[in-house]
Amino acid sequence: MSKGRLDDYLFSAQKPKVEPKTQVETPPPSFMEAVRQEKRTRRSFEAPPTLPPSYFVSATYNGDRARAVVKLYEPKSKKIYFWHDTTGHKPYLFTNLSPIELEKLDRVINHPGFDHFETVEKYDPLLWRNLALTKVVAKDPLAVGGRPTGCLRDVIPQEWAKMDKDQQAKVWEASIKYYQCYIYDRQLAPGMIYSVENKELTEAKHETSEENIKEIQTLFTEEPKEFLQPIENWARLLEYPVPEFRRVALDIEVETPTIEIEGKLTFRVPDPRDADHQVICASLLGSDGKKRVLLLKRAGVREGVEKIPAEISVEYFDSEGKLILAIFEALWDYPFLITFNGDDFDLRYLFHRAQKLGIRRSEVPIELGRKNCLLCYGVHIDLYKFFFNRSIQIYAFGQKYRDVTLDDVGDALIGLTKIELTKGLNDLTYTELARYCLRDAEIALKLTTFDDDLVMKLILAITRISRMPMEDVSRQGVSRWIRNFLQFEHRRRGMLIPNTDDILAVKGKTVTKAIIKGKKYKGAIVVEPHPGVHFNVAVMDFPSLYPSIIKVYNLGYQSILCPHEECRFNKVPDTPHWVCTKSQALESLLIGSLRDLRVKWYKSKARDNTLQRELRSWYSVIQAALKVILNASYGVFGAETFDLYCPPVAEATAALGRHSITQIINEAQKLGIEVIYGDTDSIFLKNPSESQINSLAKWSEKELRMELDVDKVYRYAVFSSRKKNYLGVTLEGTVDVKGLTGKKKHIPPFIKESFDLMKTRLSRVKSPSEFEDAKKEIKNIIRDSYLRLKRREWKRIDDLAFNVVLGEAPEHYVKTTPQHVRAAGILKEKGYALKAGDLISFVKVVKEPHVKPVQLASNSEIDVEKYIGYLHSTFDQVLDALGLDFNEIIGLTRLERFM
DNA sequence: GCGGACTGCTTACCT
DNA sequence: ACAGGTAAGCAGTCCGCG
Repeated sequence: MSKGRLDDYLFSAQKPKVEPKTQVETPPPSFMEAVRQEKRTRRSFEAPPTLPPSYFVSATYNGDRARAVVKLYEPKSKKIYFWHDTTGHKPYLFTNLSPIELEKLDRVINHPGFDHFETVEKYDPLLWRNLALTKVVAKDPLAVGGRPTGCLRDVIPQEWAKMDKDQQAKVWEASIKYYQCYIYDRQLAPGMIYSVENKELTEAKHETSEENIKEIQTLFTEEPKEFLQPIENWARLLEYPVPEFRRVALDIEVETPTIEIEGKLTFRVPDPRDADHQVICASLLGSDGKKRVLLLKRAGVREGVEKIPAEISVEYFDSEGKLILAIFEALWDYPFLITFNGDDFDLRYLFHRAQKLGIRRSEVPIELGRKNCLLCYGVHIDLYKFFFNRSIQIYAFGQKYRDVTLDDVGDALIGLTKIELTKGLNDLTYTELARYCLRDAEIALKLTTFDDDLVMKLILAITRISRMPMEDVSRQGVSRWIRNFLQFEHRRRGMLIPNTDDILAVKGKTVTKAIIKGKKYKGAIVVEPHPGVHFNVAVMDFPSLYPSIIKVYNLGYQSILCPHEECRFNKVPDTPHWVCTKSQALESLLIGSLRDLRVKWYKSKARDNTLQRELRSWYSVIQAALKVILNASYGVFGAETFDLYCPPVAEATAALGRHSITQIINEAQKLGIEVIYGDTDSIFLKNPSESQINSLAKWSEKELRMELDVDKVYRYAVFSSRKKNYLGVTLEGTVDVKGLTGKKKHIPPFIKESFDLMKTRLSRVKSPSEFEDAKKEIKNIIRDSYLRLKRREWKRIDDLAFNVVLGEAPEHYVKTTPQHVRAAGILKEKGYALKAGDLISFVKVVKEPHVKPVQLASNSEIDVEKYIGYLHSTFDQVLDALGLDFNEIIGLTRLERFM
């Protein structure tokens, strides 16, 4: 492969200025002819015998051909090609029964999906020895598992139990999706570059990236050589270039019955399974700049006066069928489709509507799943699922959006909101409808283009790390990502993937007692804060503490409580557990190497201003992806839903975390440093000297074998006696607020605003002497808010609304009825449909039951005293430390008022 | 029958 | 379908009280 051609696949900033002359071969005409012919019956996008470097974006199983199929995105033509397996790979499971024993089981050998037996040796990591197993090979994946009854994975143990009561029949690896099994067995890397040569799938090398990988390796020369291989493997996955994704955002509008509640119009969302109503509009916005809005001609609908920008092509259809076929045409064309909730609405609706209208199945580009809707040709990314992911929400986007709605996510990330409707969807003019629908598609598209295609790159980075197809990455949680790369590594090393029950049976449960009732084991330590205002506070932390512990202390399901007598001395403090000293656990190796790579390479590269902007942006994406995965990498071992669930591993990790912070606090005190606060992995040091900080960091490195960094320095920090509750002003004057009520999103904007005023005033304080003036002004801020409440002078009633998320459906609250649920109940009576996840806005009123949904409340009903109480408690968290007293502050004003 | 002490539930936050 | 720890407010319960 020549280097010049591969460079076409780099992001644009790395591209040579002059367009290279070499053109990517267009597929031979015979192939194109075949496509055209097949299109009439069933479309096919078979890769030609030679395909230039292309990105592995997805894998699935083709039932007709009974083989795995890989979707390859060729970035020059911006098309997807299908490559079908040529190796005859088949689905299978492992069992401890011998072929002779299995032969006796009629329901196995006569199973229509049964193919043949093979005898194999596999290393069992729980028993620490090889097992002789039988590989039961099947003709199709559903024969192994996936059907509710009659699968080989169920039939084998069932039938054997009838034959022999003493020996138990066991099966392994029978619940792995077939295409994942294929990826593992062929050691493929989704998201990476492959070409097709001589009909074979071939890894493509990228020289510039390979040079980076060499440079990265030099950072780890001190590490043992077993550690270098995972570093190199991760680095390759992360350093390789990223393509431009040609994509289209789709949004459809359906004629809806509207109902009126309290003078407001509410839509009844049409059921996509019934698909009873007409599709009246669709927007298709392409990353290629194509902007289309498709409108259904309907009797009595007027044109409208709104301006539709000239670059948008407005197309009218006299039949709904033609409109839907036009949408489908785009879905047969674009390699990537972006929707917001397309799995549950847009695509599902289109599928069923197409059926109703009698559109031929071969024209419908949608593969209907139970929980998702995939595409026959391209890759469908449902942004709702992606942004719903808690880890993505918190760690990749720093909680910028709280409601997973197109409106809220769009507003928070790209400052674009939905168009508000003043009348029902059915009553809109064509141009009003077009504008509304276009905006939704515009938000969806921009959510994937902002910050240099951040979202697409993030999905690609995780695709590579997790060894999963892009569709799955965007729909599944972080525990699946972690599980899959661990399973992949088991296969690489010929290790049997253990069953969850077996891990639990061999390694047992936890022994420590959690502080919180109902939790499984003891967690982290929070240091009692020293109340008051402290100047010059250095915050030191262990970067990625738990992943470090997993690496340094060799934690994993295999190494914890290993069978070796000689390892029993290697105890985990505060627990009876011990850890293996003989060989390194997979989790320790993989999570440890991923952590080191992030800390030693990507963290600094993401901030390196000497790099080209686009490269730096890719590095910050990797950095964010690693953060998301590493943050969850300890928690998964304590999660019952994780396939490699191992409570003692989670417990040992937390115990070693407590050990680490305790030790470091001890040492800090020995060095004469006052530790004013600490939480889990951080310590707050009061006015430490440079040399004290250095000594502590050195001690940590030497004695704990863990880095300890200065994370930030506060000009001053304000603590009350409450844990997880403080305010810090950095040297640059930005204010960090942690845990204070004034920051919480549910409190009324009225209170939040005065809290923010105080925050701004505090950011200007530079020295203890400047505090006095600030205190005076803060008193004024509080006094002013108090008086405005007393005099009932608020701008809008919404400013007094509490906004609380409904954690469950209203009827699900049986133990107690919290206030927001009470307010929800009132709304429900009025005909609003409410479900889990909805945000309830309510105000506090004088009359029973003391709450009212803000939509229904009027100013005169407000219980002012309640709000003053809230103002009080919100400010108290800071006033304590400043030596101020809320009652005194407002007490003064009471006198003033009567003057 | 009422109020204070208490427990438990719920949400939002921190690491 | 990552974990545990903490704060705050409120709902509901128990218990004492001639």
